[in-house]
Amino acid sequence: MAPARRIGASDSKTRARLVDAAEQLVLEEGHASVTSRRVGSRAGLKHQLVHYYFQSMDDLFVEVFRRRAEENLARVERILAGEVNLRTLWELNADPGGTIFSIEFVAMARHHKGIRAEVARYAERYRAAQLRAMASALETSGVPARQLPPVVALLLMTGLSQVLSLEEALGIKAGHTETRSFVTTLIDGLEPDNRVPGGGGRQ
Amino acid sequence: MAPARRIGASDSKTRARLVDAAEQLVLEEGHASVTSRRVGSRAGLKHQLVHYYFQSMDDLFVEVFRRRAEENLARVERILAGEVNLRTLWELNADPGGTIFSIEFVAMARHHKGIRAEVARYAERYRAAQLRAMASALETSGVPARQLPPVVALLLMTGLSQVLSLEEALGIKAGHTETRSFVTTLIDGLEPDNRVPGGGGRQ
DNA sequence: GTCTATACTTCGATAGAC
DNA sequence: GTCTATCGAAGTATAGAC
Repeated sequence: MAPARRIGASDSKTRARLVDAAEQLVLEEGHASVTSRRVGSRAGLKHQLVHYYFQSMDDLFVEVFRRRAEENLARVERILAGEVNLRTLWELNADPGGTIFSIEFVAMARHHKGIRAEVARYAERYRAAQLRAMASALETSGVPARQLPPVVALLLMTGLSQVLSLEEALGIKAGHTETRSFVTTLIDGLEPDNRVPGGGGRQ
Repeated sequence: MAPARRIGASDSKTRARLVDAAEQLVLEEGHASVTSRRVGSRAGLKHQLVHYYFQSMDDLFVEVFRRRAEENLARVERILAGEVNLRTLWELNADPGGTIFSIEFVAMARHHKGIRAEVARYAERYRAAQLRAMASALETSGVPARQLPPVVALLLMTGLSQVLSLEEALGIKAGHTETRSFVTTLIDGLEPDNRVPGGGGRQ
């Protein structure tokens, strides 16, 4: 066994600052230009501290992903615990920061086993949470599962939402307005009112 | 004016080998690990030749993208010039290599102006080519544009196709079989036969 | 058109003092 | 926990001989 170098505690405040800095850099400049030196500099710390708190840059990236994934999952589950309808589901995927994050980490996932495992695990959990909501929303709207299985509806919605965000990030916008209003109209037809008439007290 | 360094002819065979090598590396290892040294080595050439044929690495990437984009556009237009139906359109987007290419260059496009312009231009042309085909296919199948505008159908199809390929590349497969067979069944319902009864001769 | 040689920068990571 | 110092590897790019 090699002596192994020292690694700082995972609840360190400095460590969290490094993760913050790395997250910002991934969003602003892309994962390819996130280096230990730039992370340190952005955090106002020496770059060697990155190596004190993380065995490797990969470990840092995993931490960046995991932290944000958990936060987002908590957010989604909190929202879906309340009113569950198609409108909410559609609006849920509109976060542009999420799109960029997804672009970066999916690209990384191809070549970093640790990242790939983390991304896959997150995607499955996110999908499962939405699936329950989608099944319930479709049932409420009177769309039978035989006509449109909830998984299919979810993948359609996810795909559409992603392609729109992604293209908008690149400045492509042909057909977007028409498509967004088509979806909105469709949902309005199925859910004439946002509120369940005599429904849940929440909020 | 600086004397500017010499740049090789764009019809050089050596140059093409470098572009080949770069393309392979992007596909296999991702754009972040494509360096002039690795490109040279993969092509069996000195790495300095990369700088002889390209002003910068960015220029090389632009060339890789452009070449493949033109090839694919030609392929798509050739296919869509023949039979135009929903089945063909759906199968068109099933190329997994295309998905990986898209992941890599979309990620690059965020930070390289040259790449972004190229990607946007390509996406618009690709969209336009498919849109004509989609409008025609929907009309043939008796789906009125007021019920489902061709652009919307195209974005739905593109989004679904991309999300499926992308997730499969990461090993996520929940709901995929069900979704694919749903699409196939839907198309079969609209297009009972692959061939147009007395239709066009073009193979 | 291809070669050798090289300048200059930046990277990840480690050792050891404080 | 943070510092200074440093290693070795790899990157882009250029100059100039052949």
